[in-house]
Amino acid sequence: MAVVDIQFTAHDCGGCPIKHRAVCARCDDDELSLLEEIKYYRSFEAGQTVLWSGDPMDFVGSVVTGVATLSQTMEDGRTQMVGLLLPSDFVGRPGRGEAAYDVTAVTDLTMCCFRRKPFEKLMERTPHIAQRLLQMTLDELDAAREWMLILGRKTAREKIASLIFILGRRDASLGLGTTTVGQMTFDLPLTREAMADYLGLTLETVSRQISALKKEGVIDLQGKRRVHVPDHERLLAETGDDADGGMVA
Amino acid sequence: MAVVDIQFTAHDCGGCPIKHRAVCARCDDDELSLLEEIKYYRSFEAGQTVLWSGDPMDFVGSVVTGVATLSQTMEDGRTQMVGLLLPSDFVGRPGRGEAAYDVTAVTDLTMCCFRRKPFEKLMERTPHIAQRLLQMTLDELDAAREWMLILGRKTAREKIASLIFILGRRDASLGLGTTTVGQMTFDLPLTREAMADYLGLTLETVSRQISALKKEGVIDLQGKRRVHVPDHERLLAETGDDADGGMVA
DNA sequence: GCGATGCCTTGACGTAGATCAACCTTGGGC
DNA sequence: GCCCAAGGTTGATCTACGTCAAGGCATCGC
Repeated sequence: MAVVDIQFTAHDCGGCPIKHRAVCARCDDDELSLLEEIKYYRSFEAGQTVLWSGDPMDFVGSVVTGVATLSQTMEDGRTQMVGLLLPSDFVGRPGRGEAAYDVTAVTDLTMCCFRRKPFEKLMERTPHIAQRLLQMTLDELDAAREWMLILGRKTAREKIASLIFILGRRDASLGLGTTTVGQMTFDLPLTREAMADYLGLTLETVSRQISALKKEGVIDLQGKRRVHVPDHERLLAETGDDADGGMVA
Repeated sequence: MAVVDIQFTAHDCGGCPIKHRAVCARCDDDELSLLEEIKYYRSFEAGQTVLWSGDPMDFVGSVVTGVATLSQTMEDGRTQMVGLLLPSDFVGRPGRGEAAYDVTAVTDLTMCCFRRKPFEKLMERTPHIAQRLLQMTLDELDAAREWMLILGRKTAREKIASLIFILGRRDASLGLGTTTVGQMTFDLPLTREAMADYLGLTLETVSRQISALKKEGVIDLQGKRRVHVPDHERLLAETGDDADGGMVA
């Protein structure tokens, strides 16, 4: 089956319960079968730590289902999330033998892993893999830079609005949640504490700001996790970003 | 002359005043001569804006001499620096036709540029370019994540110490400045305001914290720009990071 | 030499968000 | 149905940093 580009995304197409597609129209079959050969799946429960920073890491891979985070912790316990991994996001770095960040499953998680050494070899011989990874890494870098603006210059309220906006945007682009013109409903995959670690705030401040946005009708909550945004524009206005194109990708 | 890997670094080797090496032992001469063909230099004075966010961008390139910054500005004028470009750093994104950030020369600046379209074509045919760019982008992503910890969780004092540490480390790795065991001396390439934009602080806070570190003997200043760090370990202790390997690459 | 200009420093004061602490909600196990 | 634990909310207070304002100190053109 010929596919135009290499995909690191989840597909359910029989065989193994969740099939991970890694095929490329321009690479020959040997490459593909090798990729299949070094592939395996790992599952984690919500709350489990996948890897501690400094652990040896003999695989790279990507998230198939669930949500994971990358975070850094200082000696005194202050922690900052530095990556939020949703389905199709890549984990690990070719050429790096140990984890640079703590990787944690925040929901039940399935990952598709490739043994690192053979993957690196394959990457040398199959240019499209490196090209695809380059695009993905550049996207992550853009996201990191948007995140830096949030961390460095936004108020607590703007931070919360931005986070909700970003999570909604990602869910929408993955076809999750409900989206109608100007509205959306979806689940927050993070606890208040995880949101605080994302935004460089305390969990109390997160809670207060969410309450405030709720009281003012910017968002609506069903339970603690499910969010309804009645007016997309209104939320965007609260993020501090300008309407068009202010936020990347 | 055969070189093992593609380099995006500055070399003065005759021909053009500052020669930009883009050679690869494993690629044939045609590729190389094409890379030479689409190459040109641009110079900017300190303070000049290279590109505004949203400007069309028909080149990619790298810094040859000087320092430039990437930054994002909100409607009300708050700005956050999201990239600090020193010699050999890459600018631009293959496949992106407009600048996503403001690019500013903070010192006199020379850049080596390649016309974007032909560069992209060349990249498709010359795998080592994508592989090299991938490594560089991954390094930038690591730096961005270190930066996120600084922005989100560190105190003003720790931020300043971290910045001085990072700048010293980079200067040392480029062979600039003076380094003896446990000591170093180098020039801050940034104004107080630029440091504030880097760290998500105000320039007054930057100034106060620098004064405090000076008063306490952690650093020493000759003029406003030249820094002497008498005890590397002492400075590192002030950054809040743990001694070994806490900070990436 | 002498303003003028662009950084930088320092001080006084205000405030957003952290901290400390109590309490509430929800869901699971029995 | 009841208890318990984990996560979430809300209030009172504290403080690090921002804001506003007044100089200081080099460098430049004249």
